[in-house]
Amino acid sequence: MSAPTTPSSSDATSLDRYFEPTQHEREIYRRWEASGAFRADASSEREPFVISMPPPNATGTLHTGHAVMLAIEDLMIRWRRMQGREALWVPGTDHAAIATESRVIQNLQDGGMADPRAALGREGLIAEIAAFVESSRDTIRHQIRAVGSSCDWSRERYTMDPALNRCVTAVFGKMFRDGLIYRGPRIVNWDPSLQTTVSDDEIEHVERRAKFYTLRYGPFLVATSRPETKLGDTAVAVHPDDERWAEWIGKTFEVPWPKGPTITVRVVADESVDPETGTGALGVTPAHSQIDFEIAERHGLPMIQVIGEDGRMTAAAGEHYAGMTVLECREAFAAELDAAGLLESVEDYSQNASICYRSKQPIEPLPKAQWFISVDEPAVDWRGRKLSLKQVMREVVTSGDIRILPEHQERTYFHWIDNLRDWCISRQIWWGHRVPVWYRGDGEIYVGHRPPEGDGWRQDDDTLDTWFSSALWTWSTLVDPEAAADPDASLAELLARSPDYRAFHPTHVMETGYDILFFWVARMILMTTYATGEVPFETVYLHGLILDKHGRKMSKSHPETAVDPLEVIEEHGADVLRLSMLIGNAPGVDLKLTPERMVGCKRLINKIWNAAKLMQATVERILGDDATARGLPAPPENVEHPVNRWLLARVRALVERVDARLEAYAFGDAAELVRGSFWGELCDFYLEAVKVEPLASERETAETLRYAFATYLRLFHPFVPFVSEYLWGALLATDGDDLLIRAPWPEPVENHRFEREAEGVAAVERLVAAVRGVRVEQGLEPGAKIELDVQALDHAPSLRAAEAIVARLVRAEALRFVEEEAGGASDDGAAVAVDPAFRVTVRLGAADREAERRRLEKQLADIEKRLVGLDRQLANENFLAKAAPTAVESVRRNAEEARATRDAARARLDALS
RNA sequence: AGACCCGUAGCUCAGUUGGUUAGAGCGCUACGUUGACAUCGUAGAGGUCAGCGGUUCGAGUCCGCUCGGGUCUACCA
Repeated sequence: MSAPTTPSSSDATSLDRYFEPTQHEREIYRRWEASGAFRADASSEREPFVISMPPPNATGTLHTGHAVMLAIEDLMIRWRRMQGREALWVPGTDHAAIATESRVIQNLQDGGMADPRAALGREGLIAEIAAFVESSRDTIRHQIRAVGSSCDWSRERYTMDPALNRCVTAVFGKMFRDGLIYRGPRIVNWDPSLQTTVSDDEIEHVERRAKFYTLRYGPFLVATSRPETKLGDTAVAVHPDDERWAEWIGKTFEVPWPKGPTITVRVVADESVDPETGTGALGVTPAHSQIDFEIAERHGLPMIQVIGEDGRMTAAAGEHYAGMTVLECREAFAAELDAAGLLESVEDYSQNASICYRSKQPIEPLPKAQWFISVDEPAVDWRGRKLSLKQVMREVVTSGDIRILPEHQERTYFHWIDNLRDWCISRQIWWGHRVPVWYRGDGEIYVGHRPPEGDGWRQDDDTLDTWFSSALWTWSTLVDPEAAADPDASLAELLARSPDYRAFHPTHVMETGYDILFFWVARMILMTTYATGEVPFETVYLHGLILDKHGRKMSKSHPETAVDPLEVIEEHGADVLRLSMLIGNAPGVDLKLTPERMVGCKRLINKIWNAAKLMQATVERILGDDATARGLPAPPENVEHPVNRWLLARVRALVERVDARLEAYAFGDAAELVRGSFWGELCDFYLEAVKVEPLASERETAETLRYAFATYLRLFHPFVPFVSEYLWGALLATDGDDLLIRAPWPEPVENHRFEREAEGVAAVERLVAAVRGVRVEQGLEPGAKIELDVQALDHAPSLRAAEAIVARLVRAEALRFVEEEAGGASDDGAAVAVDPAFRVTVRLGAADREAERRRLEKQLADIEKRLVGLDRQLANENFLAKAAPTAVESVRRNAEEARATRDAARARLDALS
C-alpha cells in the first residue's frame, strides 16, 4: 500500500480499495493531539462539558470494560465538542493500593525475596512499587490512545500526585475536625492473606457447603457454623420474651471446653435474638462477629480474641489449640466435643461465606482499632441544613441534582445507603496515602498535612483506602498543582485558587460500570458534596457489562471466549471495536460481544469507505475541475429536483432524530439511526438514483451529495472517528489543519423540510417495490424487460421526475405516464398494482392472469382485514370520545386511503374475471 | 430472606409518555449482480411479544400473580 498516511488537499483524491486502520490510526491520533483539539481552555466563554475518566489501574492493561467506557465517553466528548461546547475529558490513573502492592510483593517473592516487607522496609518497598508503576503505566496510556480517546493529556492526573495527596489530607483534616472521622475499636473485616482490613463493600459473598454444629453449652444447646469461635464466647443471648430461658437471664455459668479454656458465660436478654431460629439461644463471641460485638457493647460484656491476625488461634484459645489455623481448630475442637459427648448434631448446609474481592480469600472478623468515617453524624452543611453524609447522599439524588441512568439503579443506590455502616478507611498496607495523623506519648494526637513541630511524634502506620482518594477524583484532578503546593492553604482556598476547578466543576457525566456504583460513584457523591458543597456530576451513566457469547462476564478465567480489545484493534481497527460496543448500547444493559457483531461493524466501515469513493467520483464527473473545491459544504439552497430535495429532507430529519437520541443517552439508537439512513437512504437509493439522468449531471446533485456526505461524516465521527477523519482529510479538508474533530456538528436546516418531495419520493420507493413485487409474483425471468404505464394519483411531480430512476431500479424498458386508466379490463397481458399515490400497469409479453389474480386477492385480503380493524375503531364511540384527536384523525385518514386502495384492487380483480 | 433486572424472529437485541399493519443487524432460502462495495442488491420464510388475570375505547408497553434466567444486598446464630 503506497497511499500517504495523511491525505492532504493537494493529493489527487483517489482512495485505496479499502481502509487499512493499522496504517492510519496512529498518525490520525497524533494529528488530533497536535492540533490542540483535546485541550480545554479554562478561560473560554463557551459552555463547558466535562467528563472525568474513571482512572484505570496505573499498572493495568486495557480490557473490555475500559474499552466500552472509553468508547461511550469519547462519543459524548466528541459530540459536545463539535456542538461547540468547551469539552474537557480528564484522563488519569489510579494507584490501586492493594492490587498494586500485592502484585509487586508477588513479583519480589517470585524473584527469591521471601519477605519483601522485612527485607526492604517501608521506604524501600514503596520505592520498589513506585518504580514498578512508573515502568508500567505507559502501557495503559498507549492503550487509551489506541482506542482514539480524545482526552486532555495535558491534564492527566494520578491518584498519588502531590496535589491529589494534598487534597486527601485536606479532606481528612476537615473531616476529623468536624467529627466525621474517628478512630475506634470495632469488628473489622480482616483479610489474613493480605494482612489488612477491607471495607464492607470490598467483601464478596460466595455460597458454599459448610457444616452446621449444634453443641451442648452448659444448660443450653447452641448452634454454630464456626465452633472454634466458641472458645472465645463470653455470653449466651436469648430473647427477653422467651419463656424457656427466662429463669436464666442474668445468671452466669462456666463452660469447661475439652482441652481448652474454661469460659465464663453470662446469660443476657437481647431483642436482636430470634427465638424461632435454632434453639433460640445464641452463643455470643464478641471478638469475631459483628452482631455479637454489638450485643456485647449493649451489655458490657468482655471480649476474648481467640483468632489472631495471622488467621491462627491465639493463646487465649488454650495451649492445645493455639497456633492451629481456623480450619484445623474447627476439626480438632469438634472432635473433642464429640468425644466429650457435647456435640449434639452436625448437619450439612449451604452458607454464604465472606471473601475479599481482591484476594478471594476468607475474611476474618476481628476486633481492631481503625479509622472510620461516620455516615450518621449530622455534621455536613448542605444548603443551609446540617445533614449526615447518608442524608446528603440521599438528598442529592431525590432532589434531582444527580440523575442516575438507568433509573432503576437509583433504588439500588438508596438501598445501599440504608444499609450503610461507618466506612473503615485505614489499611495496613504501605502503598497509598498515609494516614495524616501523628501520635506522641499517650493520647497526644496531631492531624495535618505536614509533621507537627517538636520531637517524639510518630506517624500512623496505616494508609487510606484507595477509594478515599478516588472519591475526590472529579475535583482533586482540577485543583491547581501550584496552589496545592502551599501547605497552609485551607481546602476552600485550594479550590478558590484553581481556575480549572472553577471553570469545570461540577462535571457533567460520570460514565462507568454499574459494578462500581457503591465502591466509587456513591463515595464520590459522599466526599464531594461534603468537601466542596457541590455535587461531583449531574448525570451518572452506568454502562452494562461486556459478556462473552455464553453470557458470562468476560474474565481471564475464560480466555477462549473473552475478547481482547487490543487484538480487535490490531485486527479490525479501533472504529470497529468502538462501534461494536456502541451499537445496541443502552444504560445498564449488558452487551454480548461476539465475532459476528464485529463483522457487521466492519462492513459498515467498508460501506462508508466505498460510498465515499462513489461520492467523489460522481462529484468529479459532474463538476469537472470545479470538484477540487474544498471545505465544509454549505447547505444547498436552490435545489429543485425532488430526489435531491428528498435527500436533504431525510438528512434534516436524521440530524434531528440523532440529536434527540444522543440527548437521551440512547447511544445505540443514535448509531442505528445513522447507519440505517446512510445505508438504506443514501447508499441503496440515492447513490443508485444519481447514476441516471437527469440527476446524474445536474450541478445541484453534486452540491447535494457533497453536503449530505459531509453531514453523514460528521454524524458518524463520534462513533467511528478514524475512518471519518481520514475521509474528511481525503475529500473535504481545506488543508492539513482542517480536521473533522473540530468541524461543527450538523444542525437541522430549516428550509430543507421539503415535506411534499419527501412524501413524493416515498411514493417512488413504493412504486419500485410494487413493480418488483409484480416481477416476483409473475415469476418473470430476472432479465425480462417490462413496460410500465404509471397513472399518478398523487405526487405526480416526484413520480415523473423519478421516471428514469424507477425504470433503472425495476429494469423497465419503457415507462409511460398516463392520465387515465388504460381500460384495465381489456388488458390481458398486464398486471396492475395499486397504491394511494399511483396505479401502475406492468405490461408483459406473457402475463400470467392467475398469478396476478392471486397477488391481487392476497393484497385485497390484507387490506380488507386492516380496514375491518380501522372501521371498527371508527365505529367505537368510546374511541372517538376518549382518544386523542390526532389519533382519531390519523385512523380516519388511513381508513380512507385503505378504502381507495381496496376499491382499485377490487376493480382490477373484476376486470380480470 | 429481601430487592432489582431480564424473558419480543434461529441468534443478538430495538420498540421512546399505551395508539394504525411489532422492527433492525446477523443467520437462513431464492434470484440477481461483479465498473463504489475482501462484495453488494432485491425478494422471501420466520413472532400465541414467557404464561394467566386485571385496568383501558385500545396493552409488547400499565398493575397483580405464576414460571424461567440473571444480578445485587443481608449481622441467620
